[in-house]
Amino acid sequence: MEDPRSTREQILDEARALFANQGFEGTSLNDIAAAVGVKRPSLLHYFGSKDDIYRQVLSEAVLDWTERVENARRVELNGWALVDEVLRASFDFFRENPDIIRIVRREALTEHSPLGIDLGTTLRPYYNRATAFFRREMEAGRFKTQDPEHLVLTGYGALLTYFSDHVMLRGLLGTDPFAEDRLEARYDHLVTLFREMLEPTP
Amino acid sequence: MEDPRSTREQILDEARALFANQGFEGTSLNDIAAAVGVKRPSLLHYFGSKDDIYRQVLSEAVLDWTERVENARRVELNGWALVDEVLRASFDFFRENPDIIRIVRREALTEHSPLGIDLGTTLRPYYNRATAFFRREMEAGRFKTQDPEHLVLTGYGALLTYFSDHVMLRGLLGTDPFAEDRLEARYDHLVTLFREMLEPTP
DNA sequence: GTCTATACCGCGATAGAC
DNA sequence: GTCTATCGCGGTATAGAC
Repeated sequence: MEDPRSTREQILDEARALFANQGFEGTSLNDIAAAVGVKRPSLLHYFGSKDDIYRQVLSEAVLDWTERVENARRVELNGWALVDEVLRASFDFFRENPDIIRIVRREALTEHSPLGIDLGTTLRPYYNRATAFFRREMEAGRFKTQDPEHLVLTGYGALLTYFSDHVMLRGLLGTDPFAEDRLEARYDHLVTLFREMLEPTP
Repeated sequence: MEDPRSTREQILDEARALFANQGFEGTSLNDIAAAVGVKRPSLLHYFGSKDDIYRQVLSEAVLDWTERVENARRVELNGWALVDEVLRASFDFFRENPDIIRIVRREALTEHSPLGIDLGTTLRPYYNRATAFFRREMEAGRFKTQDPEHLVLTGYGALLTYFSDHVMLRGLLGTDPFAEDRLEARYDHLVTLFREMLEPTP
């Protein structure tokens, strides 16, 4: 009957789910406390404030994601294999962490995040490395020439949107977009997308 | 010195901008009133409640968008021309109404919108018509065979994301993603995307 | 480590003067 | 049509008992 997670972990877990679905302003400490099953003031024993909880959730999320991508990149692979590896790693991370995706998306929408996390600047090194990779492969003739920056942005949008907008997608498709076969079809499509954009036609 | 817009219009305009940037919960009537230059109770002379203002903004937005797409579709065109026309119409509408895009995106993220607008169900007829169109063209051999549903979703994500996430993109790119030449490059890329996915290779 | 009690503020909304 | 004044609610945060 006991939850093996510490209270602190439970708070972060429930807060993550609520922030994802209702946003920061739409989530009250009461909501989080009720989800955990404790009284509201107890939350503030573990964290200094609501902002504090949010920052913790977000930085943890960004850390998990970058770590995953770094691991995928460590493997020394040629052009196609690297694309496959990073795409697979990202896709798997997204499907395992749908809440994080929606939190990040909300951050991307807001002009001046009251919490002072500049997502664009944080992700910029990864973006630059990705575009540099595609540019290099294109110049070497292993990939067809496309605009590498827009290619990365399109991949980002095509991947992120499927997971972030799944609430709307369920209404749009009439079925659960996170069903196993649906997810596989989505992944196959993304692979096809990059193949069609990049595979040289002899 | 006089603003030609009626107070009512001004309220809707300012509310739209604020809802886009801060979300519904993140925007107070005080914020809107200050932006318009009136006192808070004056807002409620024109609208019954904050919910009322939001609903007005959103339904107006959806109406504008569907009207634009319908106009583009009215032209009787063959496969490629229709794709070009709808893509162009959507792109132009998005660039002219970046606030609406972010409001819609926020709706797509939220499980139970407190305002009872089910975006997925609303857009479903358009989605079905789009996938049916691609399927027909593919079966007729005018387009290469792809998964028509995922193709539409990818187009939706690639198009919407560039406009909805422009705050983050500015940080990511280091320049203004809405600069004229940037927008043109984005549009060209989207055309290329559909060409590469659909153009039959003889 | 978790609770009760409480302080304090900003919010949406209403009533009524002008 | 716009204002001032005010209400009541729910929010975050703090202090202190157990």
